[in-house]
Amino acid sequence: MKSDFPTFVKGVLTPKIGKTAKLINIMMQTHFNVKGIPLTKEQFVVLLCLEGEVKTQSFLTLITERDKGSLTRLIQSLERKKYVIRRVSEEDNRVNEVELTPKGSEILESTKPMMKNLFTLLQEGIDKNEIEVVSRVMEKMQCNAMKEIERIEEVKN
Amino acid sequence: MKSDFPTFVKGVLTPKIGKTAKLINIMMQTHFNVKGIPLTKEQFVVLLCLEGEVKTQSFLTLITERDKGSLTRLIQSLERKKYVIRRVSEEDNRVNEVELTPKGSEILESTKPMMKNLFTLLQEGIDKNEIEVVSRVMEKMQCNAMKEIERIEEVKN
DNA sequence: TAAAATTAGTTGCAGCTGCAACTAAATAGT
DNA sequence: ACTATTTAGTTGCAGCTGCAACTAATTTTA
Repeated sequence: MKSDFPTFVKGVLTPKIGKTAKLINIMMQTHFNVKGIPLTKEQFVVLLCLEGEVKTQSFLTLITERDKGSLTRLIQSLERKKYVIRRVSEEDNRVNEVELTPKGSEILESTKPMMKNLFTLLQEGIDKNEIEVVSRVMEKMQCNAMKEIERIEEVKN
Repeated sequence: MKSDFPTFVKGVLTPKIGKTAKLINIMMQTHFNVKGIPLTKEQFVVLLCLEGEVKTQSFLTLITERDKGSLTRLIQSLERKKYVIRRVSEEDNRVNEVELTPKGSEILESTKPMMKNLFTLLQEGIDKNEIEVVSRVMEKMQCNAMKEIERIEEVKN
């Protein structure tokens, strides 16, 4: 389709995965923009994580695989839009609990089916055992990457 | 390993691919940082594209799947570091040709083997036909995403 | 129990991103 | 030839990012 990356990456998945992730992000964002939904894909993902459950910021940092500073600001942007509220935990004054507002629930519920469709559509023409394989490979690669990151960090210290 | 995304995404690859891409990026960047190599992963990819060949900015926009404004600034950052030079094309005054400098070639050559190793390491424990499957699925998904993006854009107009 | 270490979150910073509005050059259409 | 369209690139803008330095609260340890 489009031109490809330089030659030394033959047989290497990294650029393909990166490109795919990028296109998926663009697709999601375009959907939000065109339909006039006032959300970024990042904000949507956070809302999704909050569905039905209050979560602390540090837990959100973990599951969204994000820097804590980055998450702070993401939450602030959702707060400005009145989609979530933040509350200091009663047990531990360092902890912030984040909760969906009714307004946040509403936009999430109205957006979820659309996103679900998009995700299904993305996998059209790919069969079940292929998905199985990709799923396993992604996990394995995440594992390898994580190990390597830890190894490098260790070298640093 | 880490907690996972909300439940409605069972059997959906999108979040896994996104997370994997993210971890790979962090891994690459951490490598550059720890080894004191003055490059971002984005800059590295552009240098890689320039290896052995002068390219125009619009061609770089295509192969790196980036907005043209974003690419302009990436090139500018590489120019500031004296890794590339830009030259207006003789045939067409709108066109900028981008070329590696010796300094750019040098850092690219000294960094490439390390990155190659990283990419190989990432795929440890994954066998050849699995890689084949993932490769095909990524292409298919890119195709699906592209089609959908075009469809949405069309709706907009 | 007082000092030290850890943990949660915030903020400043620099870098990358897409989008949209813009300039300038080239090409097409009349 | 002259306007209209297209193409290449730049810039302003707002948003997300990781990193590092910071504050404040809590927990550990001596």
